[in-house]
Amino acid sequence: MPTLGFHKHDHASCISSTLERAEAHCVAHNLKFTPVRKRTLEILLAEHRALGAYDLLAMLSEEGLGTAPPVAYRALDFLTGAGFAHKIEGLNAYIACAHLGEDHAPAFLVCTRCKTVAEADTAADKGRLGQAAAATGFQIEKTVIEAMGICPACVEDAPCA
Amino acid sequence: MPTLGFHKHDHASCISSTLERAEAHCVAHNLKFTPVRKRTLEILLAEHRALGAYDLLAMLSEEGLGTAPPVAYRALDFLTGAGFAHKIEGLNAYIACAHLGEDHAPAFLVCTRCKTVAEADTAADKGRLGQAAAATGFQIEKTVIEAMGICPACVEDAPCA
DNA sequence: CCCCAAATTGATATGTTATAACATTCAATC
DNA sequence: GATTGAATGTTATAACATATCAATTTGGGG
Repeated sequence: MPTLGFHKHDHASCISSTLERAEAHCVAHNLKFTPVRKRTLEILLAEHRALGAYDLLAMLSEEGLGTAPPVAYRALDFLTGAGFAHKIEGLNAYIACAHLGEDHAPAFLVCTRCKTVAEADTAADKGRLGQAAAATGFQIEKTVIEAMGICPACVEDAPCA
Repeated sequence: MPTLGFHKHDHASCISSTLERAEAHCVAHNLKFTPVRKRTLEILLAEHRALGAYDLLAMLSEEGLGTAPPVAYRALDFLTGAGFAHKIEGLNAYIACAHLGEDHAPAFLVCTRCKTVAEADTAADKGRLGQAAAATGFQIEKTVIEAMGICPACVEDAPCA
């Protein structure tokens, strides 16, 4: 079951294999996977949690990849447009896609304490909203499905919460 | 079926009856339904679409109810806390609750063109995210379920979109 | 009635997130 | 090697949200 992300995994290989798939996708679709874009995705993959645009910008600027907000927002626009990353609306933050390449309607379990995010692939969720939409003639362009809460690790750290 | 909001209804009576229910809820729970809070809810009910905090603030300040951002945000905090309004995360905007009094996990169909919002009451959506959460020990505190798209009226106005 | 404590409001300032606008550079194509 | 479209650099500002502290109101006990 590949839907959740709150368990351990081989992180280094998950990063490199995702980057490879992203690279391949760009070649196939004639997209330019420039240094800033690639590095931004790498950072998101390495952090494995939601990062704010300005957090990212700080890291990018430490590496000499640009200092002004548009640098980060442009990279994030590209990544989200290509499906390599998602925005977590409930946090105003961004995360690498965990199902890169699969056309999907993502759903997230978001830990508000540590900002770890698990991405579930729930076509059925879209289906239910889709039913309601179809009943009224509403045309869905994008779905935002997020559960905010406390992840297992944080629950253990502070059970009293 | 009361789940959707893209059809006509008796708007004046929907406003007044909702306000009455809100009033009753405040009495029952010892909450203070002060002028700013009440007026803010009235405005949200009358507009019947998502409004930004600063849009609201502009209206409130025209009526002498305060000029600084905290005025609007405090009123919105109260209303969302009491369950009288919801935040649409995908728009950074706020809307009156369409199911006031019922304990519910709201889901929204949001028109990105006219900002009209239909609120569906979908316990089942929460159930699906809930399954995923239960499987990993994630404790859900709040769900964000939003479909962004084009409402029937806007589709007719500009079918070419 | 007065005082206290708690909640609300008023006001200023600031923090955070995001985009507009325009100049410049780069890379592919012809 | 000129054209052109995409990407980047840069400045400024728009849009969204909160911290802080003082002033006021409100309700309950002495």
